[in-house]
Amino acid sequence: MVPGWISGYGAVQVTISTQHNKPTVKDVARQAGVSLATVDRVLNGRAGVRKSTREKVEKAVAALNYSRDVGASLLARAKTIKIHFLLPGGDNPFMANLAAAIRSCSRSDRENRTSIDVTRVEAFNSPALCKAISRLGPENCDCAIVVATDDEDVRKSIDRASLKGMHVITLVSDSPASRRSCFVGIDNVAAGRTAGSLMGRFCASGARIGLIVGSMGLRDHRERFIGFHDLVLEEFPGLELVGPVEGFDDAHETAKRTQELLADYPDLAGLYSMGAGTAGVVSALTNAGRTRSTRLIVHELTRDSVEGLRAGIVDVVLDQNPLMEVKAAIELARKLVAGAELSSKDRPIDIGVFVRDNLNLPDGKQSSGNLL
Amino acid sequence: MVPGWISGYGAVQVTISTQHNKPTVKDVARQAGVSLATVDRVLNGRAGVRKSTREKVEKAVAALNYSRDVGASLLARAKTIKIHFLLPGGDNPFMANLAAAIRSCSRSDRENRTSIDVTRVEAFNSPALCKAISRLGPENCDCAIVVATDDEDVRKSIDRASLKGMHVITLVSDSPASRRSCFVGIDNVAAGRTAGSLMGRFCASGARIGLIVGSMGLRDHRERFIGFHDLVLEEFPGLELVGPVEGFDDAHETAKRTQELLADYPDLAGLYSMGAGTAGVVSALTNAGRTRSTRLIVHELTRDSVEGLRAGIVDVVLDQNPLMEVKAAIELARKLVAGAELSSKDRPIDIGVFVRDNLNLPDGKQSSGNLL
DNA sequence: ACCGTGATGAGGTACGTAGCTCATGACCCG
DNA sequence: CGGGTCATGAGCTACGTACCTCATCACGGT
Repeated sequence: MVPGWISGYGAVQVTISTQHNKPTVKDVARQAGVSLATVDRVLNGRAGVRKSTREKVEKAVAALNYSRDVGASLLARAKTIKIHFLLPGGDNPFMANLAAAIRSCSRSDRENRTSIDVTRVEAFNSPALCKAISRLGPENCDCAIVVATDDEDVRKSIDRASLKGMHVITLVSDSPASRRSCFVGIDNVAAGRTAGSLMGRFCASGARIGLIVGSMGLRDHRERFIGFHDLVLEEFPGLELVGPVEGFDDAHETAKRTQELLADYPDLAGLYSMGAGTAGVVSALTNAGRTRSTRLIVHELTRDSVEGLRAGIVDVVLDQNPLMEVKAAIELARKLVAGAELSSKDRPIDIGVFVRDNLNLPDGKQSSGNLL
Repeated sequence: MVPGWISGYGAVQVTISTQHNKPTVKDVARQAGVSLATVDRVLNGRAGVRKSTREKVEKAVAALNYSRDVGASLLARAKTIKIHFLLPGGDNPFMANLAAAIRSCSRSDRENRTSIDVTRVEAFNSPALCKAISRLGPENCDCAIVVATDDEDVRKSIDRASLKGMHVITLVSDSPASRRSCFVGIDNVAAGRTAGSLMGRFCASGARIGLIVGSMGLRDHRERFIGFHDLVLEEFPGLELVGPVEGFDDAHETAKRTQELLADYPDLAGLYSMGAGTAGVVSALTNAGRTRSTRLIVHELTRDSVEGLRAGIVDVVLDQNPLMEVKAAIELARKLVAGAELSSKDRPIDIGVFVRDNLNLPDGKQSSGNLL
C-alpha cells in the first residue's frame, strides 16, 4: 500500500508486512478450480474428496496463504468457545490473584465469543480434582485449563478428558507426562536458580539457609527446590541448606514450621519460601525478631509479599504474573479450539524479580487491584 | 450452568462467571420494545431517535449487559482493522526486537481481521517522524502506534492525526501532553530507581558511578536518569554520579563516550547504561580491561546484553518485554477501533530484572528467537 | 382537514464460514 | 447397457452486525 512513501527528510524506510485483502474460501475455490463445497470438505476434513482434488485445494491454500477467518468461523458455528478453569481453593493468595485475573479477562473476552467458567477445587485433594475434571466434557467445555497436581490419578484424568475430545492446558503447575496440549507457566527450575543466585550474593560463605515449600508433592515447588539446590551447590558450595519443611500453602501451618526452623537454627542467614505461605513466614520471622538478620526470598506478588517488601522484611519476590499467564492460556485455548495453528514462538512467561522499587501496581498506586 | 455440581470429595465450590448465551441486538430490541432498526440507530449513534426512545434502548442494553460481538461487527463492516507502527530505524537492537515481535504478532492477528504495517523512521529525526505521522489518515490506518520522541513538533503531529479521526497509541516512549489515546510501556522512573537500588547494594559508599544515555531528548532515557538519580540521593547518598554522557543509541558513539568516561575516572565502580548502546559499553569496558572491577547495569534483553550477561560482564539487565508491549498495544488498538470499552485494569508492563539464571529465551535454549 | 416533518418499523443485502440437501456427472461392475 | 457408487457442484440457511431503502405513523402548524 502506498509504496511511494519515501520522505524528503532522512531515511524513511517502509516495510509493509501484511497484505490487506485476506483471501477467502472463494478465492481458494477459484484458484484450485473446484467448488466452494469441495473446499469446505477439504478444510473441515469431511469425507468424499479424491486425493488428487484434496491436494489441488491444499496447494491453492498454500499458494494464497489462506487462513480461516476465526471470527466468521465462530459466528457461523453459532459457537462460543467455552473455557473452564480448575483452580485450587482455600486461602492461597496467589490463587486468589489468579482467579481475579481470570475474572478480569472473562469480561473482555465475552465480546470475542469466549465464555469462561471457573471451578475451585479443594487444594491438595487429588481425588476431588480428578472428579472435577471428569465432570467436564466436550458438551460443557471446549478447553479445560487446570492447575495440576502431578500425580498418577490426575494424569489419568487429564488423559481421559483429552480422549473425550476436549483440549487440556496445564497452568502454573504441569503434568508433563499427560496428554495435555501444552503448559503455561514459568520455568520453576530457573526460578529456583535465580533465587539461589541472589541468595548466594546476599549471604557470606558458611551461612545456613532455610527452605520452605508448600508441598513436595507439587511439581512446581519441587522444581524450585531443585533449581535452588543445584545452583547453590554449583556456585555457592559454602552455604548449608536446611529443610525443606512443608507448610501446605497455609499461613498457620507455615508459621508453625518456620518458627520451629528458626528455633532449631538460631544462626539462619536466609530463608527461601517456595510456596504460598508468605504470611506465615513473615509473621514467624517478625515474632522471632529476626527480620533484619534474615534475608528472605519468597514467591508471588500478593498482599502479604508486597507488604513484606515495603516493610523491608522481604528482600526479593519472584513472581509469575497471573494476568499474563491467564491471557496466554486463554489465547492458546482459543487457538486450539478455533483450529488455528500454534505459533509457539512466544517467549515463555517471564520470571518476575521484584524489589521494592520495581513493584508495578495498577494505577501506579498502592496495593489493591489484582492484589486482593 | 450445571449448578448441581457439588462433589462428594471435599469442598468443591463452583463459580460460574460468564453467561453462555450472550444477548444480541434482537434481545435488546425485544427488551426495549423497539425495532432492530432503532437499536441500530442508537448503538451506532445515528440521528433520528427521540431522546426517550434512546434512553429506553440504553436501559435495555444495561439491563441485558449487552456488548457488541466484535467479530461479527468487523465482518459486517467488511473491515479489517489497520494498525500502523512507526519505529525508529538504525541498528538499535531493541527496536529490531520490537520489529520482530510485531512481525510475529501480525502473523497470528491476520486471522482476526487485523492487518499490521510497520514504518521505520530515521532515529532522532523528529521532522521525519512528523512527516511519517502526517502521511497516515483514517483511510490508511485506524490506529497509529508510535515510538514518540517527546518534543513539541511530534506532539502537534500526534494531535493533528488524532483530530483526523485516527487513534494514536504511544509505545515505549511517551508524549503525555499529546492527544494520544494511551501509552504502552514501562514506568521508566521506576526502572531507574530499580537500577539505583541494585547498584547501591553492589557498590560501597564513596564509589563513583558512570551514567550513559542514548539521548536526554528521549523521555524514557530522561525518566530513567531521574529515577536512578533520586533513589541514589535518597538511599545511597555516599555514591557519586558522573555524567550522563550521550551515545545516541549507536554502538560506536557509545563506545567512544564510555572510553572517555573510563579514562577520566579510573576508579569507576559501576556503569548504568540507560539507552541502547550496550554493545559499545561492553566493548569499551572490555578494551579497558575493567569488566571485573565495574558493575554494569544495562537495559533491554538483546543479543549484546545476553552475551554480556553470560560472559559475566553485564550484571543485571532491566528489560521491557517487547512482545508483551506489542501484544498489549495491539489489543488496545483493536479495542479502541472496535469501540469496545477499555478495561484499563491491566497491570502495566512489568520491568523485567534479569540476571544470568532467569534469562528466559524461546525454546528454553540459547539466544536467537526474538533476540535477533 | 391538510401537509410536512420527524420518529419508527419492516425488511432487504452483505460480510466469511459452517453445514446441509439435492442434483449431476463419472466411473466401474456385472 | 443398466444399476450402483462415489466425487463434485450448486445452492440454500444461519450466525450477529452494519447499513440501506421504503413505508407507515404521530404530531404540530396552518
